Amino acid sequence: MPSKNDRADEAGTPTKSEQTRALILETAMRLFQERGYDKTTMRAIAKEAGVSVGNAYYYFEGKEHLIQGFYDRIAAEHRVAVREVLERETGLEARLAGVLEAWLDIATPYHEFAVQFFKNAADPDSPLSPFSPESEHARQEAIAVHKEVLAGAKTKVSADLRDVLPELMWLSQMGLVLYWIFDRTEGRERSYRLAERGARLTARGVALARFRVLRPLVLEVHELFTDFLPGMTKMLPDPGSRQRAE
Amino acid sequence: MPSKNDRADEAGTPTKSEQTRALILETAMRLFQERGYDKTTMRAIAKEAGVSVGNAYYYFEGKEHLIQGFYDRIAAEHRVAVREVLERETGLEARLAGVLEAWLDIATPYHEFAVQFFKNAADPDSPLSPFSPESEHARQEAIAVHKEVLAGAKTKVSADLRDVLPELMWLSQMGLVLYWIFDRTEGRERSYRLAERGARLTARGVALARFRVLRPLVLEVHELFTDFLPGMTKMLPDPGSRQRAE
DNA sequence: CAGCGTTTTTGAACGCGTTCAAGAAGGGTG
DNA sequence: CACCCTTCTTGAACGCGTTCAAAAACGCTG
Repeated sequence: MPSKNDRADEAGTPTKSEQTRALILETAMRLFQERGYDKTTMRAIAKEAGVSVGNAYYYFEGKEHLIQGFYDRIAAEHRVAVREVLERETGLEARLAGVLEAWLDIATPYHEFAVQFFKNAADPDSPLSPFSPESEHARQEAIAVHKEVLAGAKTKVSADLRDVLPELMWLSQMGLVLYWIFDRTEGRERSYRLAERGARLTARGVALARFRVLRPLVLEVHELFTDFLPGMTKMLPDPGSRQRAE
Repeated sequence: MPSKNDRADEAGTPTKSEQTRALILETAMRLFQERGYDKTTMRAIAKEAGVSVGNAYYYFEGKEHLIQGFYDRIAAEHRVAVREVLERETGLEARLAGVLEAWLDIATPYHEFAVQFFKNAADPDSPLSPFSPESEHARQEAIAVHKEVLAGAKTKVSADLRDVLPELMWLSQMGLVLYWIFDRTEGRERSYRLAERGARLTARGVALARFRVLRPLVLEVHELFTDFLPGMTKMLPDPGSRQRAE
C-alpha cells in the first residue's frame, strides 16, 4: 500500500508515489474515454502509463476501482454547477429541477461508462456502491445538496417531511440516474423530461402535504422512510446493530 | 444453435439435445447453490455434467445465462403462491402485501445469487435485464399479477390510475427486490416490513386518490408514468439499432 | 449401404484480470 | 559509508470465461 506518512503537505508538492498513482488514474480514464471500459485492458493502461501491470495493482485494488475517478470528477463538477443554480433560483421546483438537470448535463460525456458504474452499484459488497460505507462521505455530500435545495426554497415544508425529504430526494435522484442509464433517446431527452416532471411532482407533493386529508399518508411516508432509509445506510456492514424504531 | 425443428412435441419425449441442455442447466444450478456463482467455473459445470466446456457454450451464450434458470424457477413458484393469496384475500392492502411477501418467501434460498442477478439487471444490453425485450414476456406476466391484485380487490380505484397502477406496482416491486438484495438483516426481516408498509402505503394512496385536493397530484403521477413507463419498455431495443460490439 | 448436409461435441488456445515472489529504490541511523 | 527497513516496481504465471476449427454423431435420400 502507498505509504500513509508521506510528506503530502496538503496541497504541497505531490510525492513521487502520488504522481505515479495520478498518472495511472489519468491514463486509465483517458483510455476508458477513447476505447470504452471493456476494450481497455490493464496491460494497455500500464503500458501507456509506462509502468508495469503489477504496479497499477499496487495503487488500485482492481480495474473497477479506476472508474472511481469519474465518480469524483462528476461530483466535483456538479457541486460547482449546483452553486450557480441555487444562487439563482428560489422556487422549490426550479431548484430541484436545476440540480437534477445540472447532473444530467455534466454526466453526459460519461454515459457510456455509466453501465459499468451501475454494475458496481448493484453489488452491495462493492465499495463503489453508492450505498457502501466507503461512499458514505460522497453520499452525505449529495444529500447535503438536497438539504440546501429545500432550505433555500421559499416554499414552506411541513415539519414531518423536513428531516427525511433530502434523503428521499437523493434516492429519487438515484432513480433518475437509473432511468438515464437505460435511456437511449437522442440527447437523453426523456431523462431531462423525467427530471423536470419529477421536480414538479415533488414540489406539488410537498405543497399539498399540509392538507388535512393527507395526514395519514404523509405520516405513512414519514414512518416508512425514517424506518428504512437510515436503516439502509446502516444495515450493510455494521457489527451487531439491531433495529431501533418500532 | 440447437435445432429449431426437433420433434419436441410440446410435453412429449424430450429430444437428446433438450436433455443435454437440461442436464447442463441443472448441473449449473446445483453447483451455483453448492458453491456460489463465482466459485463455480464453467469447467467444473462441464466436467460435472459430463460434457465439454464448448458444449455448454453451444447451449448457453455464457455463464450469466445459466442463472436464467433461477429466474424462471422463482417466477413459476411465485405464480402458484400468488394464486392462493388472491383466492383468499379481498382487500387491496392484503392482496398486495401477500403477493410481495410470497415473493420474498420464495426468493429466500436464492438471495445469494441475487447480486449476480442484479448485476445483469443493471446492464441495459443484457437480455437478462428485467427491462430487456427478451424479458418482455416475463415482465408482462408479472404485471398481469398486479392487474389481478387490483381487479380482485373490493377497493374502488380511480379511473385515472387503473391503467398505470399495475405497472407502477411492478416497478415498486422491483424496488423492493433491490432493497432485499441489499438487506442483510436476519431473515430479511426489514424487507418483509418494507413489503408490508409499502402495501399499506399504496392502498392508502389509492384510497385517497379520489379526494379533490389531490386531483393535480394524481394527474401528475398519471402523466409521469404513462409518459415514462411504456417508454421504458419501448425505448430500449428499437428495430434497426442493434450495434452490440463485435 | 454409401454419400452428404446438419446438428452436436470436443478440447486446445486466446485474452484478460489478477496475484505474487523477488528485486530495486529510498531513506533514515550509527 | 554500510546496514536495514519500508516503499515501490517488476513481469512471469495462474485461473477463468470464452472462442473456434475440426471431428463425431445423426438423419436423410437414393
